[in-house]
Amino acid sequence: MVGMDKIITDEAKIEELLSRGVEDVFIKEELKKDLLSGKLLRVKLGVDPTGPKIHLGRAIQLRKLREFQKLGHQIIFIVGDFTAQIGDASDKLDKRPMLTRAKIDENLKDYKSQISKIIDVNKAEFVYNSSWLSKLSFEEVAKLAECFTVQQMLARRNFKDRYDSGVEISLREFLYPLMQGYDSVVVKADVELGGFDQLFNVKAGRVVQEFYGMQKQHIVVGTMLEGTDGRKMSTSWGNIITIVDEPFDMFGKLMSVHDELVVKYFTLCTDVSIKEIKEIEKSLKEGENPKEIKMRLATEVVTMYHSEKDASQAKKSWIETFQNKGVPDDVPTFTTTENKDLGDVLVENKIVTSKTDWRRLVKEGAITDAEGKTITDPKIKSYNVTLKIGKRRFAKIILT
RNA sequence: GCGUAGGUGGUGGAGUGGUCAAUCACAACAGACUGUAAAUCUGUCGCCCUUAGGGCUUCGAAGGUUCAAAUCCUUCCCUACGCACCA
Repeated sequence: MVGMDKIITDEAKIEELLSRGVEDVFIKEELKKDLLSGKLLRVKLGVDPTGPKIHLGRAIQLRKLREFQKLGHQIIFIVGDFTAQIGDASDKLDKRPMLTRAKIDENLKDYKSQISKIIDVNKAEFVYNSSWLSKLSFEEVAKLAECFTVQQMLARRNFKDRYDSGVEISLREFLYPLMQGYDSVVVKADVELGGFDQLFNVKAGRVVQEFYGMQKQHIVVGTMLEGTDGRKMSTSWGNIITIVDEPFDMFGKLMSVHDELVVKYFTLCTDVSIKEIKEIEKSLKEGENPKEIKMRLATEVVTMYHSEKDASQAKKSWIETFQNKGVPDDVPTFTTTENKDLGDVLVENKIVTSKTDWRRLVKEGAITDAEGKTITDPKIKSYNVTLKIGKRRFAKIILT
């Protein structure tokens, strides 16, 4: 089905493939040799649908996958719908709760359309690991379990930490690397991609493949991307940027990325050439205003996931809102009647959380109209007005 | 089953009869400032009422003691750890 595409063996491209945003490669020289040989490689990436949206951190691995695809290799995207239920321990210090099937299905809803923003799904193998993992017999699982010793499992950092500090580790969690490794056997992976947090799991693939008498896969371990605030990117920290964020949001979040992370974001999240990134880095060192650089970054990323038009619109709104402290063009609109309290209307529409919250905001002088006049009376009745609440919340009130 | 330690606001974690809507930190929100939604500083941060202020509902659940409980008692539920069981 593939094969008619020519495998690209351009050395410079391969070198970038194996270095840009890459933390480690096992075993680099061998993989490079394979890539240069023009042989078709099967490249696997597994993602557990633990959340409904793919964020920029995860997108890095997907982008790497796409690079392989562009060189003509066969890529395999595994939806870890089965493994998601088991829960990987990689980035958590606590036990991972098992996700319910319903939750996973919900997360899965438009996964394919999301990843198709990055890779060409038509040319990829797109598979669900439940289709083989759920069929394994206990006997087979027991056989698999033979690949590892308890000591090896406990060598894994977060298992060890938890073990040492007396935090529970479910036996179930030990099964996770086995399953991921088994995936590699099933799809006959020559290469597996994963983030640095997946190091243990992807390495497990090598062990399991060997156990099944297969050639061990190569591993490309990607760099982890910090969230906008410089800490680990995590949904619970609220510092993530998802690839389906609205243009304005996406743009704004990218503008709030810590200055020190700008170069990293360029390297991992955009297609801007390494050469150009070097120049950006240099100009930053020479005192260029990071804001301008971030504008470029934000524009690049929004263009990638939305469009050039969206990006320039988002930029315009952002400048209008934050730089000129004005009101953007598109503001959510609510209708009401004139005998209704303005505060009630905002609470009902969830613009503010409660009446207490509303009163507080009024007291703090956070509520202004489009002309910049501050509202000081919390029990003011509704009228035709465009409100600015704080810096970034807006609401247009229209009387019917 | 036995034993031990626990279950507090979005999170972590104080508080062990009144001064507790509950120290503090993080997150969040607002204001000032700025190159931004960054950083920093200041303030806010259960809900309801028109303010000083007042009212109401919260500390695993249900009862009880008391003028008064997150704090004491009883029962129950849940969690972790250790021991035992598995021989």
